[in-house]
Amino acid sequence: MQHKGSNNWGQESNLEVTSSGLIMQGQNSGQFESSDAVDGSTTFSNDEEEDDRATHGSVSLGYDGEGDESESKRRKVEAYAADVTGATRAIREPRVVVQTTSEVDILDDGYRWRKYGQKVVKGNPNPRSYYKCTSTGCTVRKHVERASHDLKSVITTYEGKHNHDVPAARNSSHANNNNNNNNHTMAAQTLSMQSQLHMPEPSRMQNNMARFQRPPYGLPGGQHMGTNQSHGYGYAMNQQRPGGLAQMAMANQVQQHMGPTPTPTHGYGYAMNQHLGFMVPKGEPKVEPMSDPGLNLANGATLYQQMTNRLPLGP
DNA sequence: CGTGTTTGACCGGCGC
DNA sequence: GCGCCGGTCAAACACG
Repeated sequence: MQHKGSNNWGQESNLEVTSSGLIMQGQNSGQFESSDAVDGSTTFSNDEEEDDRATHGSVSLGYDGEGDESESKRRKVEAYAADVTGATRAIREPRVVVQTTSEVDILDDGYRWRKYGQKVVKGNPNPRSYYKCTSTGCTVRKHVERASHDLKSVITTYEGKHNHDVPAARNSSHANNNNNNNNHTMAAQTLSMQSQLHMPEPSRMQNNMARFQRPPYGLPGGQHMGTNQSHGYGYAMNQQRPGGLAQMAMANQVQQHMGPTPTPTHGYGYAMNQHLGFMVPKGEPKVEPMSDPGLNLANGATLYQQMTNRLPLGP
């Protein structure tokens, strides 16, 4: 299948923002709003509550069981529901898209993931890999793919929120020990940071790792997440390279494109460099995506910019 | 033996 | 209604 190629992964949303931007796909902020207003408990909570749900006992959990069953179930349910809205797929969990520049596509964010599928999607010759968090009860998923014309670019899409702490670290841990602590810490920090939905000072966050704030999904107050579900949204990434683990740190600048904030281009140019030092000058002003750097992605995704953070990477 | 990956098939949404 | 396409499942397999 030849993907028509030109527009790679942006196909879905045209987000070329990729320059290394962090994109938050919140399935339509509007949607959330609506959901909030309309279903409130169905849509949004569906996602969030899913754990709850599971926890509550509607469904017995058990990783696969829960995940799968739940998933399938959910799928079905959604289907039904969809009947009404027709927005089935659209209504899911918020997505966080991160593009990083790296040679390896495995970003160790501290969590354990199990690959459950791989597929070549249109517009990108490179296969997209699908991962699920292996923690019991956690339904977070992520997709990883490489940009078609920039093999160094790895696009990772996170979906869902972790309801647990970072696992003891055993996954690729081999490489991580050093960061083990870090990971943990990171996670923790992540959590806390999440609460700062507003992200008053991006620059400040620049110190640790990549973490994405929760999108403004209809929660201006944002507090709503700070409470229980907050965990979930932090994604710390460590890139591990053969030979060493690179810690990738990025600070994200949340761009709440919700507002009329046109986000000055500056948002675009940050290329995430692997600690390797690849600073890809990707500032390409090719930005023509939606005439609005604020990026309202087709799907309602919101773009979050990330800045390169140079970490004191090891040797 | 446990855990994670691979891979083809299947499912369901969406556009034409 | 049909076909395309993205996403997921699940069995088999590989690895530590």
